[in-house]
Amino acid sequence: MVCTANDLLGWKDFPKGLRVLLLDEDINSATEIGSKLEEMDYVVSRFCSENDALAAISDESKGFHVAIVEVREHNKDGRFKFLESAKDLPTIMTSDENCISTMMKCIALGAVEFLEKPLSEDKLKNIWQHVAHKAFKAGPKDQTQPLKSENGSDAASDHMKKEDIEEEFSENQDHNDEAYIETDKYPAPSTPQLKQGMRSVDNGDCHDQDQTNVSTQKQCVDHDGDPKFVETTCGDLVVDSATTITDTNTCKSLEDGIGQPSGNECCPDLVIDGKKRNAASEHPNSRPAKSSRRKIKVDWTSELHKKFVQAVEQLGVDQAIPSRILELMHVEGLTRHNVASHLQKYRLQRRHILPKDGGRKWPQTRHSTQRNYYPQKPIMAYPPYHHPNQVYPAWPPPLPVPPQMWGTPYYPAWQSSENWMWNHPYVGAKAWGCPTVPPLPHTSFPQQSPSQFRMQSTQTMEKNSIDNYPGEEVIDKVVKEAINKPWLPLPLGLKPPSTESVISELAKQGISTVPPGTGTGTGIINASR
DNA sequence: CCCTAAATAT
DNA sequence: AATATTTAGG
Repeated sequence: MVCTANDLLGWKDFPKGLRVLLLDEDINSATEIGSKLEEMDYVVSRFCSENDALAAISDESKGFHVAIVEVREHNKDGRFKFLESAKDLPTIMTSDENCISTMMKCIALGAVEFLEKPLSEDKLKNIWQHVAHKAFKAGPKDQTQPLKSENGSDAASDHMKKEDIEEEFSENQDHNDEAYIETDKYPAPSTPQLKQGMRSVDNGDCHDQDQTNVSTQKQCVDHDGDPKFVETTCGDLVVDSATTITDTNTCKSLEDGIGQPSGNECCPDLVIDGKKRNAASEHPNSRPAKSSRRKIKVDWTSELHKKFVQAVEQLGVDQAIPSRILELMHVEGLTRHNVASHLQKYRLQRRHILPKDGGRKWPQTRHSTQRNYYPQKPIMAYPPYHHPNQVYPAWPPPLPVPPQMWGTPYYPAWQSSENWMWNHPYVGAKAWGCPTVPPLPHTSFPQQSPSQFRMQSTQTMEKNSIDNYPGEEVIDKVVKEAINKPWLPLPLGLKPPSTESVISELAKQGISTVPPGTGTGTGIINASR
């Protein structure tokens, strides 16, 4: 749609309520961008597929003011088509590929701007300028409006809306802006659409408006009602049972400092999966929006959870605190609260799962800095229950599947199995509360590399029967060996400390530089924020 | 900040 | 019903 100068003049709180069409195949990026936009009170409609987007813009009722469209080598043709079809819609192209010719062509086809990803809030904040620009160019009169008329008639829907609006209204009062005196929170430029597109930020982008595309196809459960969930995003990808993690693109493999080969002997396959499941919107810095609404729910996918667990283990369960975990996770958008909350649940689970401290104590190993949130002394120990066919229940509680199913992903059916790499009997880290250590050595573990258990050959093993934990001497021995032969993998499932932790530790000790060649070639990872 | 527990929200 | 976020209190 095209705004006119008059529209803008009558638009209180402009650019709040600006309706943005977001077309991005990358679910992560779409989520991120969408969240940011929403934080600034823009109304976002997300699309993953061109066709959906095209259908949407042809539906006048949507009344988009501006579009943000991702373009990449493989989809550029479609995107060009989009540009041609959306002449009236100020369209901003974006990409993480830097192809000048593509950019050029986009501009030639009428794109108003080309922004390189990632799109910062600053970049996004000002997209309204294109709307204004167009409006002023269009002049004061509102000729342009081909305004939808098809459904503009229903007075019924009018009432419905009203309800919504009132709800919003009351909500607003709670949170902020007494400015919004009346229900016309976001007086949209042109009346007719007003009813249609008039969605509050809170109610999110989709809801009733996206009906056409998204919800129609996949009866995604509460789709229309839940635009906020991270993965609800696009109609194409999101397929209930399919999995939420449809890993569309791979653009972001950055920020994987953690993916270290470290202690991942248990799950080699997904070690590197750089997939960053970015979650919510939260942006600590610059938050113009008062975030009234409840925070967007973080979807703790296996990926995310894996990072979480890795971080926790890296820190050591006893030292794992939200802020540190957050740092190690390197997940943009995730907040300390998110982590804290997750941690809380995680601990709770562990508590349930390993409730038997059974009077067993670990006096000597207990460090003063340790906390005792954990019922069990972990590190060197083998799990009390190690039978491959019944280890600890996984956190996401097992589905009602037959016992033989153990080892298959126990995640809610809608999660694809590849996401939960609990396919290994000892995938401790992946399961809630499961120890990182594999069961006894003599139990066979096909996937396991022989070198992983060099300790097994030593006397350590004998001592470690089902519920025998290594004695102090053994521990000493292990530690000594680890120190003397740093090139060997750490025994008993231990992991080397993270680069960050080492560096920060060194820093604490006044050592700020590390001589080259000492590392494993990993290189320094960017510091936390 | 951190931790829990309990209340809410989705 | 399960899982996340908020809130409140220490």
